[in-house]
Amino acid sequence: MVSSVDIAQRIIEAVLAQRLAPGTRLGEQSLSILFDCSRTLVREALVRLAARGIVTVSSRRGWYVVQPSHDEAREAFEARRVIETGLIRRTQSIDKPSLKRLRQHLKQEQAALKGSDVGQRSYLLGDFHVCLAECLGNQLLADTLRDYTARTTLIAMLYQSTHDAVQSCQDHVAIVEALERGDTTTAEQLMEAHIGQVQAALRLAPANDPLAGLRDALAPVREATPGSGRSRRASPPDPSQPPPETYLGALL
Amino acid sequence: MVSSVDIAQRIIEAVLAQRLAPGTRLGEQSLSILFDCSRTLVREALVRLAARGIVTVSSRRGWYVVQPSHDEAREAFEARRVIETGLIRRTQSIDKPSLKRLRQHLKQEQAALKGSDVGQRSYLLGDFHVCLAECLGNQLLADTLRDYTARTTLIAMLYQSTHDAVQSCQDHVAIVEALERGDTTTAEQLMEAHIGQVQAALRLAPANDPLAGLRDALAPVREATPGSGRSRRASPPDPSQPPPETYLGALL
DNA sequence: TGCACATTCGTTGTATACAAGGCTGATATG
DNA sequence: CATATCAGCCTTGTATACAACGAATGTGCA
Repeated sequence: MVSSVDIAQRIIEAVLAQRLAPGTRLGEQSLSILFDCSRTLVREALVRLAARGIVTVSSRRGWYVVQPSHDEAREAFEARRVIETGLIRRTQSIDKPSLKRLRQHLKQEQAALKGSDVGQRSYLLGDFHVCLAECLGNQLLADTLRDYTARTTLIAMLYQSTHDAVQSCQDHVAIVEALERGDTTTAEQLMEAHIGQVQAALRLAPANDPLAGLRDALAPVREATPGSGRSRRASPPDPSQPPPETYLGALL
Repeated sequence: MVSSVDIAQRIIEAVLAQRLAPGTRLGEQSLSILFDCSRTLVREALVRLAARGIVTVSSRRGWYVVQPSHDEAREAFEARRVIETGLIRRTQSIDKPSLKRLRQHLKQEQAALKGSDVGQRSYLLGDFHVCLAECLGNQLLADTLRDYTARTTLIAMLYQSTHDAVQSCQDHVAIVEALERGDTTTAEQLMEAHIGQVQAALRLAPANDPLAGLRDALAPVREATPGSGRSRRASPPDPSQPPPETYLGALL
């Protein structure tokens, strides 16, 4: 029997893999059918996720994947900077098993970059940061960071990040290398720069143009760079136009 | 009608005010009677709190206020150090309304120190850190910090902290003063030292003596310092001996 | 045609009924 | 007397029924 923890985890994973767009409606009944359980369990899972800032409920309208505002986006990135650079800064050294795990993770990232599974790619790139926090010996912060990472993933989807996955992976490699030779100062600077670049790749529309998102979404398609592999478009960030329910299929 | 958010908040506040000891059993039925609602709402509140790391559930046995292990205690303090010093470090300057709010808060702390309400005192001393995070412009981290503060409050109760409230308040004053004159470097150092002192005041029994807690709890009472005002004893930290249900009355 | 209003449908919100498992204490047995 | 077993009680776990509310749609009227 599926538990509410399972359901919550599946939803989180779907978010991290960019299979659930911000604003997606998560109907209790739909999910209960999808997971073949009662609404009770679904509801419990959604309440869990709400406490973690991944979904919100609009009274008697439905549950939705959060759509962080510009301000919330800024806070999320700042929060990640604080935690991740802080963790590295306080690190004396990193033990062998952890280093091995990190290197293993980097290999997975590189493999995913060669593959075509964009979701897997996104998931691994985000999970690196959680993984790193665990390796630096703080499970509590790692758990928090997982939620923040989900949040920034949603932000990246919402604000149509143009960030380059290859670059991200290279950044990760450089950070691990710095840690490996005990150069935490460099590692911290690299992490700071890395998060900064991810944030800078957002296309934050000016706040005084509420139609910017729609305008963007409805613009004539530009010729895609061959081999870029971006087949699925990001969802329109307009709150009044949530993506169709079909997205729920991504959970299974 | 009381909502599950209300119930969760009441429980959190009770923890922050040290009116709910770690290990306290939170029976669904007891709470539903206390709050005059169905078990459904109580359960939802408890699930919320579980997601925030304040309570845990033992299958078909009951819900309990968490009893962080030594390791978890260390992580919690490290997490707070990372976040709070990191936030200060990144602060350029602090605006007037925020400063006013902080000074207001310090006044409340000082008033509580003169009063006899130990719970209020504990609550305010912890809330200072949340308040500060909000003033430094990051609601997300402030929310996280609230949970961490609740956690460290529980840790302080569990490990019979000998920390001095007056000292704590003085630390807070010094931190705000440093921020006021724009000296974030000093503020950061002060915060680091402050958290360190709180942590150092814990009586962490050595891990190889599982009876240390019990031995401590059952030791003959020593003559209390007059005027110290500590009328209520901390609960025994032995997990097999949770405090009596009576504590629940503290919620109302 | 345009607009106010009522109705209907679909959704979440809450309570309750019942199932399933753990703990305690009584009891039987060596 | 010590110990294993079992029945009963109390707890959480899950499903379901119904209430309450919002949104959309259809309808009557000006």
